[in-house]
Amino acid sequence: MLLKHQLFPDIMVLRINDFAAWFRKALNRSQAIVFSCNCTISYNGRAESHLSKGDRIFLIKPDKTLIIHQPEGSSPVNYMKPGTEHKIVMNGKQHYLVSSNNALKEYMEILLNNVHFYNSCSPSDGQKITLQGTEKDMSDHMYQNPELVEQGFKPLSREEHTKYGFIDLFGLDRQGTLLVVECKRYNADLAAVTQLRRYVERVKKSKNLKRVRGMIAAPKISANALRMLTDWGYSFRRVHPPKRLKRALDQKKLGEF
Amino acid sequence: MLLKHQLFPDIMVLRINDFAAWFRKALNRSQAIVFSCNCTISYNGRAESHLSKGDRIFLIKPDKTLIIHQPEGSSPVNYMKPGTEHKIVMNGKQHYLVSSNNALKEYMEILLNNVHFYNSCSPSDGQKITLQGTEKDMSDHMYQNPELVEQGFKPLSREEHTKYGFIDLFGLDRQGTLLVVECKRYNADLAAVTQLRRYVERVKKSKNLKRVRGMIAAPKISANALRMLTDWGYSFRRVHPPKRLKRALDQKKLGEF
DNA sequence: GGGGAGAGATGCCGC
DNA sequence: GCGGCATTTCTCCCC
Repeated sequence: MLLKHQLFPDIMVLRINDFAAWFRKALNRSQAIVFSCNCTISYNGRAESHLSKGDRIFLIKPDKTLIIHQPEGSSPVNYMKPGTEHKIVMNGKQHYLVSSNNALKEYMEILLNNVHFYNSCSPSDGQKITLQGTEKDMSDHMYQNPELVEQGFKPLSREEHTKYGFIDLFGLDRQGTLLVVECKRYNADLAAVTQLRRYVERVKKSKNLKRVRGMIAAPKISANALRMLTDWGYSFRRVHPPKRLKRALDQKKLGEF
Repeated sequence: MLLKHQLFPDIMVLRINDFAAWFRKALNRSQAIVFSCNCTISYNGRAESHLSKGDRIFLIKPDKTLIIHQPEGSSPVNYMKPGTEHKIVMNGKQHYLVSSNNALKEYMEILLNNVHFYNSCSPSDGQKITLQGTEKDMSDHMYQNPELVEQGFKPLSREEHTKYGFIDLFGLDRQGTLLVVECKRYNADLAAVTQLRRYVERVKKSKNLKRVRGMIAAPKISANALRMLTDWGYSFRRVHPPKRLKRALDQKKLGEF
């Protein structure tokens, strides 16, 4: 049932009782639920938050995940994890959406002022996304193309879970010195350097070696990180994460010769 | 216009031409757009991804952010950042949603098989969320209650951006030795310990001091992190991030006595 | 379930 | 813009 809003007559407002009845039915059927409303949101759980009156978009998934978006930005302003229980309750004259995840001790209370639209469906989707250009792709690529590390590099392992820890790539340099490589698909920062140091120290201790080399492989590195890296005697190598399309294009170019 | 799906007659399918016309209009008006569809998604940008045929929920915001959700999980399976350009185009008999962000060199192509529902609105929301129980709240709380760090602790600064780096809290212990405190609102891990070490080393160097103490304040710490922490002569203090509601309750309890 | 680390991380703040 | 860092990070993988 569509009504004109009292103060803003160009805004259509849905009867909240109709919405509540529809919501309960869709929830019972474990449908995906989408609606837009004007609301006030309070959250208490790992942290505590409050968000004053405004219009937001709500998504409740078949697995009972709740995601709430403001009109701007990539990240949800509030959310509840899968397995949350959702209820619409009346308190006096006001409707609330109350979401509780007792297992995680997370609670949310949404005062519903009015609803702009709602819809639902029963989505069917058994697919998983495939991704290329990750850090793992980088280490695989360097394992198969050791000259990307340096001339004469002999890779020993690209397993992340060696007995020395989660090391992206390690092997022997031309002189037979162990070289630990930490890959970053983005700008390498101070944290990347301390992470590398932890790995190098771990390998030195495990193998009782005096000298183990460390290297960061990334598209770029911040000035501070590079300073810390060289201060500790480690090195940097510029490498980009590989993408399938780019590789396909490269191969095509090779084929042209 | 509602049609019955040929293979699954209980599924309502919308005429995709109607959807395309509606979509262009809503986009022109910078509305928030929500729809559900069966689709195939390809992405190329910072990385590269592919997702085979399945049902997903789409949200396009007034700022042209695109967010795509599968029926399960908290995180979107694909997304495009604010300022992306969206177009519905026909290629032969097939409709595609093409999203391009030239500034970021990010591109997405969605083959639209059929649409289950769509809706839009013009949300108005000038509110910002307020959050309590963050890491900053923790350091503020300890600054105001130094005994939470240890007996006799004298806080000097809780500014995160000192010239020695972004240090949560530092001050003098009972003996007048400098103490750097790194707060974590969650389980402290190995990265937290190396981060603390960086700060301690930085302060030692800057102030030319032989001894500076380090402490991690967190609800808990992993076994490995605690070992590394104590190996380096630092200490751990169990502290929980403060929440307003909890504080209010605590004050109420105090009032009872 | 915890630990450890990546992510197309995002968002915030300071320089 | 970059840098440094928190996040109700989330997710994955391994033990």
